[in-house]
Amino acid sequence: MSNLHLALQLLQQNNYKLTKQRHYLLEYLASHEDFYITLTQLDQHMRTFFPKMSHDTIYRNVKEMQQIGVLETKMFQNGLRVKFQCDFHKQEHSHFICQQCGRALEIPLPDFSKTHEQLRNYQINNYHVEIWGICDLCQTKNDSTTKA
Amino acid sequence: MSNLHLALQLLQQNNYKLTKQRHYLLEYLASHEDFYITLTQLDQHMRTFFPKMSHDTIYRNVKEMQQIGVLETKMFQNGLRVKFQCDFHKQEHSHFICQQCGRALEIPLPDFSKTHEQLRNYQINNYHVEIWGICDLCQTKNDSTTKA
DNA sequence: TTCGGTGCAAAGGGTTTGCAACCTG
DNA sequence: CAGGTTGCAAACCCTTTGCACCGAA
Repeated sequence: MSNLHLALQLLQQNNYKLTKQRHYLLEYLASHEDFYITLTQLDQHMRTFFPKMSHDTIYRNVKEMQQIGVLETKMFQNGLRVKFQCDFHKQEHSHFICQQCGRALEIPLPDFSKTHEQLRNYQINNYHVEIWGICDLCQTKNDSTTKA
Repeated sequence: MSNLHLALQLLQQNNYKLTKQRHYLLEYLASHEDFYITLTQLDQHMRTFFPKMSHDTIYRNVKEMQQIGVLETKMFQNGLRVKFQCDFHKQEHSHFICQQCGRALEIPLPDFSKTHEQLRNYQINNYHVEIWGICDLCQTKNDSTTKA
């Protein structure tokens, strides 16, 4: 069963109607599940392919679908981004984000044991970890173009 | 020599004029050096105390003073925030942010050695780590009020 | 005196709202 | 058929811009 299928099920379980618009949104995001994209990019993309789709449908649905865990939103250094939520039960994770192509890879949390010692009297609720750089694909791409 | 004083010196060294408005801004931020506040909050605060100060003076100066390292801006999960830069030569660090009072503590980065192994073929440029929770002060505050 | 800095007002851009029409279940 | 959902357009908010005036050096 595909991730998209699971997402649609989850919508139904939460009494969301399966409208064309929601289908389009999820299909697009599910087919780019490695990428966090900005709402503006998503908006522009959807409205290019479905010109009658309105801004608010896109913004509203992102917000709603994020609440039931179908989508994931995160504030990056350059603004809020959305991504299809592949693993519906995962909570905290860290990301490597490629500054060139925008790809976001999920990586395990770093070792916070020393941090915990330091924050002994603090209640920790969650983590947000971003590592920014250039991914393997972009590096080989860059190498081949500079050598040419 | 106070941090505020150092900041003013740094302005002069960079050929910035020491205007009233810049004084006000720095005084306020320096007196709250533990807190990252949003531009909107800063704007509202400044304009409450100095009604004739314009939005753009505030926004422009934050941007300029951040470039010379007097202020520090960071995009957190809940938006862009500013803070007085206490240590002018500081390196990267993580932040513990109190969800109740907004206080931001700087703590060393966690141990990324395992992460580095996994990202062997990736070029790492920088880290951004946020830990969210309740700080010690707020916890004791909460304890005393619930017990009362 | 000079030119960087400021205030004003208006524009800009992304996001949200109110409401009638629409369509899923 | 009913109520959730959508599209439209306008409102909204935060941020930026252009320009004449002000004031620090």
